[in-house]
Amino acid sequence: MSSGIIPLPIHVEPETRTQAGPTFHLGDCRDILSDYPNDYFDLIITSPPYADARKNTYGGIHPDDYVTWFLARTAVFQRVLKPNGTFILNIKEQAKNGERHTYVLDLILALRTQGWLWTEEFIWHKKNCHPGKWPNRFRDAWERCLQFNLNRKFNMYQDAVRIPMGDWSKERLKKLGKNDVRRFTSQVESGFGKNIQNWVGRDLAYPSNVLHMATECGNKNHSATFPKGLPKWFIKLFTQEGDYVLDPFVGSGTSCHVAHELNRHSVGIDTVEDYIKQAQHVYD
Amino acid sequence: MSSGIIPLPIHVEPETRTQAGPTFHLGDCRDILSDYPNDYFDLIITSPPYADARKNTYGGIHPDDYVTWFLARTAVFQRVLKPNGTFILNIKEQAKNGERHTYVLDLILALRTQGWLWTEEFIWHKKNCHPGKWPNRFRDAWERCLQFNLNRKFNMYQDAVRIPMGDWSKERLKKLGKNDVRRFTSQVESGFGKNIQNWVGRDLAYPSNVLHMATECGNKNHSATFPKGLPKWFIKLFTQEGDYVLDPFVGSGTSCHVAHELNRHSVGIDTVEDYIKQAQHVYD
DNA sequence: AGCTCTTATGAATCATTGA
DNA sequence: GTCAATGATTCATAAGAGC
Repeated sequence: MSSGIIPLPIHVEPETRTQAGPTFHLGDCRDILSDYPNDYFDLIITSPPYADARKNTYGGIHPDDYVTWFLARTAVFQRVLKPNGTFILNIKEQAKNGERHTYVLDLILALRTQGWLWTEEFIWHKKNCHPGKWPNRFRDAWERCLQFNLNRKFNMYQDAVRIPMGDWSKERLKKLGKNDVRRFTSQVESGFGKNIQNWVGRDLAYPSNVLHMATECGNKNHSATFPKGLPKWFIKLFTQEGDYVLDPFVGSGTSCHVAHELNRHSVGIDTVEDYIKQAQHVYD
Repeated sequence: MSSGIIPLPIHVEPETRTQAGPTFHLGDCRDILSDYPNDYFDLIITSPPYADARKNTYGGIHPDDYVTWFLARTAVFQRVLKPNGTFILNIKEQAKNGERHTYVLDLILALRTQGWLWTEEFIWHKKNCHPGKWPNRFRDAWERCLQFNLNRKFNMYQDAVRIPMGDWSKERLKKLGKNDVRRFTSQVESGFGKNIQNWVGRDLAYPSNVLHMATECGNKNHSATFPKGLPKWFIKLFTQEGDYVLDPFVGSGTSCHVAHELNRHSVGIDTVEDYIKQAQHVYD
């Protein structure tokens, strides 16, 4: 797992670190992370505020300024991420004036210039996407989950996300009710079944780079959460128990909550006080 | 449908045009299309040769040269595509040396500079993608289907691609749930009311921008075939009967065969004689 | 156990208005 | 005229409850 003693962040009290829950910080991740040592995190996973022309809103960074704004933060991520760690970025460009924005494409290219390797692009297929109907466009049912690394060798625990498949599972399905079969099937397709543990050890297959997940936002106060299953999958794939996970735009805290459930240490940062209070409140 | 008389391409014999089948040309689409008039096609759909560092193979264009190579052709596409037409580009960057290539991102940006609007990015989810296992990567189960347009107003026939609704909806329409009624009646408050008028008598649903289609290994001679369902979907969505479809990198001819089945005129071009012979052979 | 019914819920998009 | 803010308009699915 971890190799040697990991120094504690300077400003974090020891009793905070020995608490059961994640560590939450209020502030800009650039500033907060300056107190963290090099090579500290095994995984950085985040769904940052998307570019938005509207001012005075959370995430109101103009598309034209977005790359510059973002790279100032990813420069710090490079320092605190372990050499064998992974950075997962969940993002999707909106349509504006009939066209898709290009700032995400610009961002990928800029991150490579900054030194990141663009290892993979996972697709999150949102099975229950936002309603709507337009003459020139169907509903947007997917988002990008971009994987970046610092080295070509990185930690990946593929066995942790295997899914049941094959003849054996068919036998098993015979014993289940019709409703259960339908739900199980969707679990198999998605790779995010709740009760995957029950099938561990028998005829497991590896998933692909398309993730089928319904959106389920447990928290109505924060509009921008991803469903628990999404960070869960990546945390299992790229970390082991006892590892360190960072979400620098943690919002309502989903990724840290999940990391905690999976026995990973985690740090969540956000500039909005309400989110941090609310995320922390679970552990008070 | 078509408005007025469409001039015939100069070098195409009249009997060719009155034949039942598509028109196939051997050669570089830049050259072949020079004989076609402006504003001729309603849809250009193609799966071009992907960038490949290997020389002397079909599609062996080096990634560094790909954008320049491609833009020389899309400049011609702009001329022969109708103002209200659509250009669908099926493409996916490979992984090389542990990273995804970026030439597709570069291409999207370059096409916008050339004057195309990047209207949408559809995801083709390949349900049965190639098996395989790598230590740092899962199976690649998706490809991009990039939609480009010349104008913000373009032809789109959404009803042509509606799909059957799930079973759950049939009974539901008989007796709408309490929640449906409540949200409908309080549309202004909730912002998510259902327009019940749109539901009554409907058993078809509109798709999203994620397409689920299995790959077919119909033709082993051509490596870059897409399954029939993919061009079929886009041809139905963006053209009507009697319209004109172009595939400038037609390969084994799939998109033209499908266009023909759907009573659209079609033109297929390829630089490889074997492909053209084979595509044409069906109609001899 | 299996079926039906009910409820919950989502980072949207575009036309219009106003600065 | 361009740009930014506001408002109106949109489905489809998963999962739970109840019989």
